[in-house]
Amino acid sequence: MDVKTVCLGMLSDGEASGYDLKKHFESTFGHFFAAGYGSIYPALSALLADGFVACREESQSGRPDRKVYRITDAGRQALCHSLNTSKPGHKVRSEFMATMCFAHLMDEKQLDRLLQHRIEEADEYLRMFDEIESTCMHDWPAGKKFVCGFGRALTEATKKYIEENRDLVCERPATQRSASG
Amino acid sequence: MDVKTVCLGMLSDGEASGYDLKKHFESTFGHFFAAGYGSIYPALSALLADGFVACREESQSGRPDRKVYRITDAGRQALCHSLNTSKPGHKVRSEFMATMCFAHLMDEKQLDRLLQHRIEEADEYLRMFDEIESTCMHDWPAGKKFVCGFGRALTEATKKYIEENRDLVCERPATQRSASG
DNA sequence: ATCCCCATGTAATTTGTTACATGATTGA
DNA sequence: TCAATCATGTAACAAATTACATGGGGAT
Repeated sequence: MDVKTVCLGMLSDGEASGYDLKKHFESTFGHFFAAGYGSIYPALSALLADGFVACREESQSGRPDRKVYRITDAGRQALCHSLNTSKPGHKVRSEFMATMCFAHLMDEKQLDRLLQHRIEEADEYLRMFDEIESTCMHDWPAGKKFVCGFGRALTEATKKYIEENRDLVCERPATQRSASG
Repeated sequence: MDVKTVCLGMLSDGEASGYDLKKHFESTFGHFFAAGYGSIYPALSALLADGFVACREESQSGRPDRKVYRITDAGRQALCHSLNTSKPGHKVRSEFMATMCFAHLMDEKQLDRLLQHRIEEADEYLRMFDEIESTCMHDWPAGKKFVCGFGRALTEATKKYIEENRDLVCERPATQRSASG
């Protein structure tokens, strides 16, 4: 499942512009599937060429024109087929964990910074989940609620683990740390 | 932090061949940082060109020759510098979650398959963590232990969440499900 | 003044994946 | 006899990120 398919899925919930989709990627999809304009706009062009979406241009006063995309019947069919036949993966690429493997080569300040940063990022996500739950989640389909809860569970587990285990890598005798660079 | 740096880090724990590194990627690093031969061998060539590793060719009877790489002083310095200055990310790319967002467009069999598959993958990882903990973890540095525990915590949270919430998306009235394709 | 929001897109670059190419040995 | 393990590497391909390019309106 690539950016193209995710865009198609988003459009199955209602029409939107590329700019709108980016917002959606940043907010509700941000914690598990990132995409920038450089992927979204080409994806929409490809979907249009495939006949999976249709496009209408909207003029706005004092604003740039926007291209509003909506899914077609063919698009809906292709989406369903894709969802029902694919074997979706779940990949983590954590430079953080890779770095932590070599904690003994880092100085304590950097180590602290990294752990602190990760906790703060977790807090940001938790605030986001709170907001989603208190505003738009009520009219979401079950699948999206499941995913939101999943994100929260993983984020909470992350925060808890780091808080409970940071002394495993910090607060060691200074001699174990080597000088940097 | 790219494959090149992770390879360099692995070599800071002791010399190894590209084949050995691949094994390492598959086992202990597999749950958070994937790399295939297509990335590893070019990475080693680049590290050699940079002077960050040295290489010795070993002839073996009845086996292909192996190129054993070891880190140099310059390499160790570069690694430390990289570890102490980088801002490592932690990215999740979950086609699984993206797919689950559109659970209402899937048939129940596919939904069951996906959830089951995810639980099985979690179980595999848990077995891996068990093995690591009972065999090699005792002589690991604190950072690696931290990462292993982190992986276990996330995997357990994953399994728990899916088991406790799968009825959110499954076992719904059949009318909510649309036909596929 | 300056920055952010709106809004679209292309091009270059980076990065990683997959397939290809080779070949002896060992165990089932 | 067949598959797996050991062992290295290249080339083609796919995919996403980053930078570039443009420009008015509104808030501080």
